[in-house]
Amino acid sequence: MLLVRVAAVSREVAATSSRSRKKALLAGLFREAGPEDVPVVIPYLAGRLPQGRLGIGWKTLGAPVEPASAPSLTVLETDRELTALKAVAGPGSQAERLRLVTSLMSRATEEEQAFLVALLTGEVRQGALDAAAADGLAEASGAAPEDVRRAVMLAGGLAPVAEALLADGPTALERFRLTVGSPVLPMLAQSAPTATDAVARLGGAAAVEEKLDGIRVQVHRDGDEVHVFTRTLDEITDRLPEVVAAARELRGERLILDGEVIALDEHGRPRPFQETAGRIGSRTDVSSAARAVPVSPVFFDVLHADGRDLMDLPFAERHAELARLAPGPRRVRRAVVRGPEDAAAAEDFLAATLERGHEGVVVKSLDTPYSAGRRGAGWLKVKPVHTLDLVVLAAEWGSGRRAGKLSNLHLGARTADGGFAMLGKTFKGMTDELLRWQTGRLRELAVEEHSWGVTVRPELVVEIAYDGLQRSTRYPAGVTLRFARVLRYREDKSAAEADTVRTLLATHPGVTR
DNA sequence: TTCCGACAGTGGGGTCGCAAT
DNA sequence: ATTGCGACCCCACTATCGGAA
Repeated sequence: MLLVRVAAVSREVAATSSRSRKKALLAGLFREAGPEDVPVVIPYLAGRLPQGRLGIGWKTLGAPVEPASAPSLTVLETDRELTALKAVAGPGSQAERLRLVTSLMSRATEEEQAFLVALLTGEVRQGALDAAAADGLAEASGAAPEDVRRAVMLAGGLAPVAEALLADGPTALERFRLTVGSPVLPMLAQSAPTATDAVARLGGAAAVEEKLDGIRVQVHRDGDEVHVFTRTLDEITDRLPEVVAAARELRGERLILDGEVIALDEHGRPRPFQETAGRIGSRTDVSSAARAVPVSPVFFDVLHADGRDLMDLPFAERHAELARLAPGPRRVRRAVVRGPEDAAAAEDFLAATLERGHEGVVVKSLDTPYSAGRRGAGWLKVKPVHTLDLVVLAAEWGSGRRAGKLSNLHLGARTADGGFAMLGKTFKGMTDELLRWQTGRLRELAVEEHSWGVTVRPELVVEIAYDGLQRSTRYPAGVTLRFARVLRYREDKSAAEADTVRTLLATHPGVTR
């Protein structure tokens, strides 16, 4: 199959807003692909590379390359070139990689180049990724969409499922089972504003569990063999000897557990997220990193135990099994409430959890199965929200559907000398209407135009929600906001009434030390 | 007919490893 | 030794389609 077919279908998928049409287009190309093309075409149309990330971004791609006048590249040739590119490492590798990517681009037409750039940078924005590709695959193969999705979730990706389906038809899906050692996509949580709201939404009995601010892990144990995977199913076993040791202590030989890894201080209080993340990111000298920042696994779910698959059981039953397998300190703290009438108990538990220094709680229905790969309505996270009134210092032009709109705001707090210190940026929380309005308003306030956006007179006050303060080497106050988002503009306030760096630091003692 | 679940898009900061400077 | 880039951790929020109610 020629690459131009894939590029053309991607363009057509992007051009329609109808999901059923996107699905039909993807299915059409899957039918067209030969068995040897499938392992490449499937990930390409889901916006992924079969090789994973190649270490190539916008900067490496560099200057435009003169495109070929006629399409000739096949999907398989492209895949071979990219495999070769991935293998290049060591001194001089940057130049060699640029040479290889330039050579590939020179063989691609304009349309193919655009698709390749999107693929390499991970920005195939066609309004259809994994879920749409799975549905398209189901349509092309005659399998039930829910069966395909389940197989994809169990296989941890689309490619093996596509190959099996096209080789052996829908009955091949039965081969995809939960397997110790093979990661499955983790279940994710939705958000709720308060514990009371969360308990009310679930309606019935619920577990209120502490939410630890660390790294999500899925731990597989088969006897002495242990594997640890991240939320995106990358294997990080080698970086986490403490987790391997802890898994071997559990009271079960063949297990799949879901949990969080977090660095705790000598009093058992959580260390800042940045320290946990830095520790788990350290790959080159794990033993000294582990001495400096030891981490602990804390589990909250179990998917498999000694030959029994538990994912489809109600959470109450899975947790009973977890309690049998893991001792108290290896499990998240929790409280069980009977229902909405017990909301006060849920709020009390949240308050106590925050008092212990943790991030918040996850309120979980006791009835729901483990919805792997889904953001299930059975898990609701609740975290306290802080707010500030900050001043817009500048704004950046948006991209994609925000092209032509001033989108990303630079946010400042007042300083003692009467100026402003930038605390970070945000593009979140804006409706289309608000984007329109702020684009006009900020252009009125503009004092300088740049290629990236505008700097403005510091007059506009915006109310910002954020999750907390963290240390920063990038911003002048030495701190930045975590997960800042816009709540509303405060046209009733002048910049002189905005919050100050001083009061911000006082609100979060211990961040700067 | 209206409602709502699920997805995709739009980017944020930090930290690490690696190659280039 | 320092710098720049890319990968990958954490993530919030809105718009939209299409099936459910």
